[in-house]
Amino acid sequence: MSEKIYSPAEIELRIQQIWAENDAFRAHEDAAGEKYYCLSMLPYPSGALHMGHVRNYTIGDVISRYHRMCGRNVLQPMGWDAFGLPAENAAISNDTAPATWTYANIEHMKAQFKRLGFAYDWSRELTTCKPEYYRWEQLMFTRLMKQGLAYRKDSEVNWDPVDQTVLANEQVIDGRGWRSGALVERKSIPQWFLRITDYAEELLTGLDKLEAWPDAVKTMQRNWIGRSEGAEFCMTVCDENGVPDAANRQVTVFTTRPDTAFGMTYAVLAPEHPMLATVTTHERAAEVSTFVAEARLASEADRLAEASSERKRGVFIGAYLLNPFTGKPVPLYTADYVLMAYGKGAIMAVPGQDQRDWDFAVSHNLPIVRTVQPPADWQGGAWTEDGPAINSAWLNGLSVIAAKEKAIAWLEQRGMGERKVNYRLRDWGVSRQRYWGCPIPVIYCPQCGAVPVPEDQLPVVLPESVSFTGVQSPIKTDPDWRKTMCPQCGVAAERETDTFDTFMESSWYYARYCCPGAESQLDERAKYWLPVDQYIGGIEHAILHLMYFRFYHRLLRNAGLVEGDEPAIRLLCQGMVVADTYYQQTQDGAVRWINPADVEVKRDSRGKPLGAVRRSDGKPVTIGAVEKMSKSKNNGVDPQRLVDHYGADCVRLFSMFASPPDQSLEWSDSGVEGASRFLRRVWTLVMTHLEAGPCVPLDLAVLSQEQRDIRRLVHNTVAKVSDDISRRYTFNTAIAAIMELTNHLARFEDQSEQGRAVTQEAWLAVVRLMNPITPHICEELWSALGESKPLYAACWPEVDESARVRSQVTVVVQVNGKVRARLELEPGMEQDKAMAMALRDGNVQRHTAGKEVRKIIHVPDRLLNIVVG
RNA sequence: GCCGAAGUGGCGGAACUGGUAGACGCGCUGGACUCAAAAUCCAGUUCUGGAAACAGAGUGUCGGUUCGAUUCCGACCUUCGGCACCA
Repeated sequence: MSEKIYSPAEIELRIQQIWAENDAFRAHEDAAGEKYYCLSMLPYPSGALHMGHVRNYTIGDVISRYHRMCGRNVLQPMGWDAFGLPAENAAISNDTAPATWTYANIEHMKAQFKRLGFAYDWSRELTTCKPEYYRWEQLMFTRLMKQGLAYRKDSEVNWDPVDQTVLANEQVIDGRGWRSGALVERKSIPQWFLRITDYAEELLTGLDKLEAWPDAVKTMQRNWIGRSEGAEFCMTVCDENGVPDAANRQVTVFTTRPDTAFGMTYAVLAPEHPMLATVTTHERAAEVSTFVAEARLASEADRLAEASSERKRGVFIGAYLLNPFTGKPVPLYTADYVLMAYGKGAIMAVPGQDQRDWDFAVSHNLPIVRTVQPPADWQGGAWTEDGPAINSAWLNGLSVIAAKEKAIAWLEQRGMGERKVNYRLRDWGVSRQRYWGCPIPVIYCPQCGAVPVPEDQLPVVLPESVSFTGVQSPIKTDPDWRKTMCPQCGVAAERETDTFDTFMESSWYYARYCCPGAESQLDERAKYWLPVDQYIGGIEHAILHLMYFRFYHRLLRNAGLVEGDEPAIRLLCQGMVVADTYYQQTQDGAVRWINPADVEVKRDSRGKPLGAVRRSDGKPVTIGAVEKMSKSKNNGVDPQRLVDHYGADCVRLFSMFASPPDQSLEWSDSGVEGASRFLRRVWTLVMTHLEAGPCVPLDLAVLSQEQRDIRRLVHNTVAKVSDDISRRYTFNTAIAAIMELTNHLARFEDQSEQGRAVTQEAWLAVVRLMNPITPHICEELWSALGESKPLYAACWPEVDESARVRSQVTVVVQVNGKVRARLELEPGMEQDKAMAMALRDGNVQRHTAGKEVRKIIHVPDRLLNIVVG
């Protein structure tokens, strides 16, 4: 059994086979035990695992294995978020069907997962592109239609006029289609939406109960929902003299600052505002339509980024609005800093109290009237804080809050407006004009309109054997697929050919894992496993996915399928995996990125990098920035090669050791070497310990001081590692503590009977502490140490508190806050006694000599600060 | 632009509740073993001065609170994530 050489590949494959043969990680519903559902965000099957996957799934596996050892009934499933744009791109370049490519990737990546030794219950594997999965989300959607929670409205998309297709934001590069190069247009088409805004308030207040979610995520979600209280009111369209137009048209605006309405010096309509074209005067029409056409070219994010604080773009449209508060007309503009999607798509502009309005007013020479008195020394532009109202007639002198109330009451009394809570959150657009997605289960009847596909006709199956050219969706070009009958009146009708946003699949998969094979969307098993105890995924999902996930859980709750308001109790967001970049510049100035695996870095005698050369041709390369691993920068590291070379345990160990999980992880070849060295060292040390034969049982009564010191370290380490894994998620410090203990064990050469018994206890602890991180080598060492029960079924080590008691503590002595001595004192020493001990120290004497002691700060067992003057 | 993070030795990082800055690992330097190399082991390694004891400086920048600040407060700089059709 006890091989002398550590050979990870042989051990890992053998141990993995034992796990498989014993079905070691199969989860069963068991009402008696404490359940623990540990879920990592499911991967998109892009082709091969990358380091980001390895990191994400190792974190999940460590947490799962830890809780399993603590006796909990653990569910850790895995599946595939299999619909999506990359399959269509691959289909174009490889001339395969998206399905073929996707399934091949799944097969390959599943093998890679198995090689990494993750403790998944593969019997629950799900693949979102299969009808047996997506049929249930189609069913849910048809029910939402009937409840009015799914509805259809016109909405803008990126339109490629050459390819005659809709583009994702990602496919628009500098305003042009990625394949055709044509200037992309914004086009309005009818699309399906889910009323997530009905849940805005609940999604907002629910965040307060998510105590174990990162504050950053909760803050981002709060801001995304963007609740604001204010007023909505109407203003009449008029001419420059305040004479209302013939049709008595009204523009409705939302404002959070009705108290500042007396300072309104202009108003703005969003470029997409439906009234814009008709309100614009004949003389201004040409300029306005040019501006609108330009503004609508850019995506929202680009528009907001371009609308810099210095100069805001917009044009006067020739019309005016009557300010109800002053009875005077203000000029009406259209500007790209006003979005149709927020509020009413129209604003009253008050430059005195809003910085964006201030900037616009300055660049368009519009008047500025302050209606809140800034402090006397205020030098800046808009004053957005509190202060007494000025220039505001009957509001003068009131604070912002009081003036707001009075202004709203004034509007309501006159029936001109009302108090209004507005949310930035918008309804979820779920239509995609793409092929590789779940078909939207709707039939369009010339007589009945949009009709949900009846439940007995679901699923609407997406054909998988198609030839995909990339320009049009095969189900849009195939007239036969589309042709059907109206389920209500029986006349010829057509199917919806759009598919769902892939966030639809990833919004409920967590619940489906609980009940594989259920002949409904979910069954009772979901109520046993949910909520998810621990959810793990990338921080890039902080808003969109996690908001839809929380929303969909409420839809499932309202359908009676799950209990509780929130889908996941704890959330951990891991950072990105980054690596050095290296490049060579060719004579024509082109940059050629060199993979880190092909680069050798030269260092000086202090270890500072001097330069780098490319291994394959010996030519110098330039060291670039540290960036997210990507194909474009050629700085990706293939985990498969590392697993082949160092073994799964080593790759897992490095990815957990290099940085805390929520920060970015910097790739380092030598760091992997270090992880490998540590595993070999543990292996050799345990094998050396075993060579001396079996140990006698521990006898705590007869231990020497040194033996007690080792035991104290062992039990301190058990306590620290438990806390680091379960509460702090700082796997890096857990590993550091285990390394520290290992270093002490390597120096502890006590070959006496009790010395060896202490060593045996220590190694049994180390092997269990490391097991969640490096399970293969630990399983092997565990049985080598003489344990007959497999480690995957073993218990987490217990802390012997009596072993942790200290006989001495280090107390730092400071003089005026600077460390001057360190004393070894008995625990619990009082201030006077500690002070007397401190004054015996030569260095402390030197720094206090001839000076008056003004103050003494004593933190028992830690610190004594003597303040002298 | 808006929202959210991060910034500590040559490098990744540690310091958990305001109390020893630099744990652990990498790299580097020196040594042992070796014919030699690799591997392994031992010692050193924030900077400046010093043989040492020790002293001074030091956690992106500037300022503040405190006996004491990597930690709290204010302003700024840089980098990263998200911004609704990448997932």
